[in-house]
Amino acid sequence: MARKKEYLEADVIDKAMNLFWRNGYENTSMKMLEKEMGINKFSIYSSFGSKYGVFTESIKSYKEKTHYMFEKFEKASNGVEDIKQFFYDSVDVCNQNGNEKGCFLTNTYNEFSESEDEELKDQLNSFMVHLKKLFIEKLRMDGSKDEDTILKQANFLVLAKHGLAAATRVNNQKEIEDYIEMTFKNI
Amino acid sequence: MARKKEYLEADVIDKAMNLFWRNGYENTSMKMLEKEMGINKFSIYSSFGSKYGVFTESIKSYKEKTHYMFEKFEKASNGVEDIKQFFYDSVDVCNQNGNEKGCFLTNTYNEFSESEDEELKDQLNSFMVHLKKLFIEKLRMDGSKDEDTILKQANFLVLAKHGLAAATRVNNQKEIEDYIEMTFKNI
DNA sequence: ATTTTAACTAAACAATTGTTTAGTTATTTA
DNA sequence: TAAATAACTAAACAATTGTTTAGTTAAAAT
Repeated sequence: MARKKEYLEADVIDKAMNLFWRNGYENTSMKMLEKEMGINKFSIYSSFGSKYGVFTESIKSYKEKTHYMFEKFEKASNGVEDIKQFFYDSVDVCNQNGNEKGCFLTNTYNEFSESEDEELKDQLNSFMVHLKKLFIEKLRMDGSKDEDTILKQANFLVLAKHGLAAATRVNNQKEIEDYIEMTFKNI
Repeated sequence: MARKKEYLEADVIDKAMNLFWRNGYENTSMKMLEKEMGINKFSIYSSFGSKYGVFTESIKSYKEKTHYMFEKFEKASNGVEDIKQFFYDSVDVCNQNGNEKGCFLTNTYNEFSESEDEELKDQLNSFMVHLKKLFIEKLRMDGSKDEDTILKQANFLVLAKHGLAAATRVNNQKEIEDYIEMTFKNI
């Protein structure tokens, strides 16, 4: 047919994701994307349509990247201990390569919470609702908790997870560990 | 001498602050500032020099706005109970007028954590260090805690406060309350 | 080998960004 | 009342944003 593409879309999206993850959407320019992705504007547009297209693909890629973590979490059956492990796993993903980028989804939530991009916001909200459901499910495994306590603790953990995601942009591994241990001390 | 200014700088900065608080720096344009502040670009520039000048003045104004809260906190002498009250006061400031804007400083930290604005980042970091010192001071009041525990708990509380600030962009008053109560359950 | 087709480079695009300037209006003071 | 001065309006500014287009290069297929 014709000339062959010189890059894999999955590869360049992975690079774009890291850029968006670190700097957010607005603070990432096409010029930065060109440099980081290693391809020309034309190629970016022909592959992803727009800057926003690159962004949504990056989010998709992030979700795939963290999918194994959720699968492991959903399959586990040790109750609260699983939630704690999920917290640790999340931190590992966030802090890989020694970076302090926080959670990409949480960062995006913070940046877009006042935007009018309802679709994106819905997506992020349903992610949190899903998380809460999983927490409730695991909390129920203990058997000894009443529903009211379970709901309260689930709310607490969702916020704690959100906070932790924000905090991984700031603090070091040791403090993060202390934080997680303290969080689960009376759950 | 000459014509009189038709606005008070403190007034228009207050309006600008609310805009930056809600949308962040990059997502706030001069056009939005003109509209919200109710004055012309020329006036903005003659009063504050630049968009960034408006921003730094907004931060200053935010600090003044929340100063009374810190004063109250520093003067208090009921230990952990004071910290808890400080958490509640912080939430009140963030959620005034039914808004969900989070903490202006935390938002700013998140937006600028990858920027090269070292002065601003230093400012925000020293704010956190100060907070931690205050927490340690209050934790010591209990008398029964050893220094190692105090440090761990202070670290925990700083992150919890940071997380709470991020979370007030998302959740409702009731969930926030649950979160605070749970946070202090075993401190 | 020639044609076809698609990915490449690079330049131009319109729109928006933050910023400055020129010209007008109003208030103060002498 | 007239001169001086500073705040106003509005237009132009250069630079950067995301996006598109024109022209070149290279790999398939006939």
